[in-house]
Amino acid sequence: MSPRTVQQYEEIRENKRNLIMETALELFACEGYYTTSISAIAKKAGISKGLIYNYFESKEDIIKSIMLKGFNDLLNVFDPDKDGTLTKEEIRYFIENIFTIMYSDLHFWKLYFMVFMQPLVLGLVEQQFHELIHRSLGMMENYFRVRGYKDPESEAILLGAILDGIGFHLVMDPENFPVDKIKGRIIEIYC
Amino acid sequence: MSPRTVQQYEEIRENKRNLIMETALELFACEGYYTTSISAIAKKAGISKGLIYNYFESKEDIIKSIMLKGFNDLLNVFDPDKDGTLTKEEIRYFIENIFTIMYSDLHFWKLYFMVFMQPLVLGLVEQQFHELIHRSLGMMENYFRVRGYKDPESEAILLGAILDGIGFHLVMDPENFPVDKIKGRIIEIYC
Amino acid sequence: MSPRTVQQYEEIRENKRNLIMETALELFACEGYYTTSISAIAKKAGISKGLIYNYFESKEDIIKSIMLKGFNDLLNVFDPDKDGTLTKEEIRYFIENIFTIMYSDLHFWKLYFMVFMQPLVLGLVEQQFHELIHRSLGMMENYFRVRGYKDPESEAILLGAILDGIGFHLVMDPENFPVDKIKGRIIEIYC
Amino acid sequence: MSPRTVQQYEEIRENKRNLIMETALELFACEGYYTTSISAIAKKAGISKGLIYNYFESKEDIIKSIMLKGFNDLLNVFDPDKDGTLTKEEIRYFIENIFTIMYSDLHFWKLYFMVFMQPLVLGLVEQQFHELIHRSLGMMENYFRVRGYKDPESEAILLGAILDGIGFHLVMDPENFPVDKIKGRIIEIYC
DNA sequence: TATGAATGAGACTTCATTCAT
DNA sequence: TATGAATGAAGTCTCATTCAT
Repeated sequence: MSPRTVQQYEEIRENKRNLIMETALELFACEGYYTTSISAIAKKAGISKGLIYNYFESKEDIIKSIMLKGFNDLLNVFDPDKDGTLTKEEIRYFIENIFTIMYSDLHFWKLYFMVFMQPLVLGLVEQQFHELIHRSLGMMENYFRVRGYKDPESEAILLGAILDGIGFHLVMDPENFPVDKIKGRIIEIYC
Repeated sequence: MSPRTVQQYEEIRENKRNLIMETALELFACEGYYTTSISAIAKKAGISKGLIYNYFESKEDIIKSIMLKGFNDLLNVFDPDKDGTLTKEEIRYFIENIFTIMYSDLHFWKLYFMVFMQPLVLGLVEQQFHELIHRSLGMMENYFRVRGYKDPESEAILLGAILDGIGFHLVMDPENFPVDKIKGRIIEIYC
Repeated sequence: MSPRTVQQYEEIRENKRNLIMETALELFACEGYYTTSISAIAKKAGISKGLIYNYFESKEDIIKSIMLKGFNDLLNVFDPDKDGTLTKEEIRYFIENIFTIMYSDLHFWKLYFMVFMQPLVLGLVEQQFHELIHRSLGMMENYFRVRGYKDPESEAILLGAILDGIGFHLVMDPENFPVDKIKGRIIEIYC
Repeated sequence: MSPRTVQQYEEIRENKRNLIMETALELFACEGYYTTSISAIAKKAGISKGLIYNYFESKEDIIKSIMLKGFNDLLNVFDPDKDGTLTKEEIRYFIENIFTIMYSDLHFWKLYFMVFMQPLVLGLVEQQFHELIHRSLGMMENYFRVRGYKDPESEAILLGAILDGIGFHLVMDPENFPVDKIKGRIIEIYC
């Protein structure tokens, strides 16, 4: 009756939606997108199959939602909100940040690579992805331009590729990847 | 009237097996492994569904065969057959070589990344993959050791990651990736 | 609005499972196991193909379940729960009983013989079958021993074979098999 | 050129036809009719798949031919060519004979039971089967009539059933079935 | 006569999705 | 909101049979 009830409902919905997304993310990352069934997600989440369709329109909608949420989180990191130039400290902070983010959610990063390998899934999040890429590349390019690099655009692309490669290896075999040493070396190269 | 000779049969089998593998590779790379049906492969190859099972035991057997063939081709490239040291020229040649190989078969490289994103598929080729990784890492590590790098092992891992990252971007969007500039920059960093 | 209760679901499952088993039994007996398709069972039962897999893991699981249920029913009949001896009346009752059972479910008996003719199917129910055989043979052997027969074991085996032969003919052509006369003659021989 | 060449061809054909039938019989008996593929028969016989269709019209034709041959062999055994009466010695000889025949080709007997369990196959040999049944039943009935049995027809049916039951057990588990004891007991009952 | 590549119908099975409750 | 029975399209795979050689 009181507005709190409505709020509580909203909260419950929000929590359940997150539960489904987190469960699905883990399964997608561990078992693959196509080899994970809706039934499996429901079972692991402790709910019924039907309920999932109360929160998501389809299986694709689930992975899409996971990816969009991840991209939005990343966009915040790449939000300059600055004066347009980057100091050495800022780029160091930026690189450190990237590694921290990668490490904090390897499952998401596995999915990140996965969507590019599953062409049909890619289409679903293409726009968000391009914005993410554009913003982060622009930021890096700007840094290199200010630092007087010869070809800032290519340099940014290379750094992007390097970070992807590191992410890829990190996701593949996190136990054996010498994150700190690699991080140090990257900072050494770029700062 | 008389039946074909053994040689004729072998030739037919060899050709048809290759046709199936090539067709499947293209479809797997373009449409994804799980979203490509055996029917689609058969149709594109201009043969019947059933015939595919005359050459491969299962769909998994197809992707496995493609990967193993690709790995074997690569192992030859990474076979130094040298005196144990690498000169600057050799590493430059090596890096150039890597790029040439990647460019020459982007479809295969897409599959290469794909298998790591499809956990169940990975298991099929794990051994070959590990040998490939071990051999190429060893070769790079040796180069860095000879050149007096502080931490040759990590340096090799980083270079491996960088090359994977470049491969990833190359595969994702080959038209817009400035291969030559990036290649030049890599050589600059490492030679 | 509210979901069905657990009991309602259980009742649905129980009923549907029985429906599938009964339908399959009839078709297996009339058309043969391998010549009866899952589609045919579904169509005759008025349900979809997919639903069958909601209740049974595979086609083999269906025939296995039918056989096990039949065997369990039989084991109850052959459970003497007696003082260890059989009177003339008891063996007469026993033989009458066998015939009644056979007659009451000719479909099952057709399946009973069928599984022995389909070597791969036999393996599925071997254990239950051996227990059934062992128990019924033991019971008959005991009867003959008490009656002072020369070779009770062989005599029991023979009676078992005779009953199987009768069952076989009964199943093959129940309309023309003179059950009552044959039953009378068996009782005459053994009592 | 000479007629012998034609004869030799005939002989080769006959031998190959027999080879196929024997191979098929063994596989059908061991693996089941539906679970035995034409490929498996060809492989075991050391010939090509295609050649089988040079000798038989279809898979059904193979089993049909095997059954017909077996039935013809049996009809000879049941060919009285006698004065219409059977002596005690003759029935004893007859029963002994039946056992010898059963033992000499258990594979065929397994098939014999198998065809009745596979309704669609039965139709193919129904006529021959009925003739066999009719002739052997008539012969046994005659014996019992001459001996003054009360109901010779039922008695013959019972003996037929008994022999089938024995055959069934013999086929199922030849190692553990006490043939000689059972045979002796049958003769004791009927002579 | 003999081969085995090739076909295609049809089998079993899975699973995203719907819907009555 | 929540359940899970039910659907049906689509997938993988098998195999009797054909046919060019």
